[in-house]
Amino acid sequence: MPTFSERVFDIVKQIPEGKVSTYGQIARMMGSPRSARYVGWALRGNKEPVSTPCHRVIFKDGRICEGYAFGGPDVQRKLLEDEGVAFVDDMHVDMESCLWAPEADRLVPPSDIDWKKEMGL
DNA sequence: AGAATGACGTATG
DNA sequence: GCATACGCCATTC
Repeated sequence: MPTFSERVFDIVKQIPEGKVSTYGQIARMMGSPRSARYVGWALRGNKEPVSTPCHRVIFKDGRICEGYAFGGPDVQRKLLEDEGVAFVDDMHVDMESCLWAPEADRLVPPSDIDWKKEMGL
């Protein structure tokens, strides 16, 4: 039975070239809107290399993880550029145009705590 | 089995 | 508006 990480990889592998996704979004696709951290954690301990283009997974701010990329910060940026991803800055991806927003991305209230309060509190 | 940790995100001070 | 705190859920020690 696949683990949490496996599920993360499965989603990341679905990201088409020239598109990027954020940890938070992937987390939402897994049904855990608040587990964005663990998406990154999963990639960190990736059990399946190459198949998992971690360079397409970025922060919600559009920034890439410099010190944790497979090769290096410049490599990651160049890779994304090569795939057609636009950059608004040397370290920020143009999410407006390159953000991978599949239908699976179900919209959840930005204020998850508010949602939590509505639910049980 | 319990504690610690971990590529984020959001709220609050 | 920037800095800090906390919460998330699963994995590992």
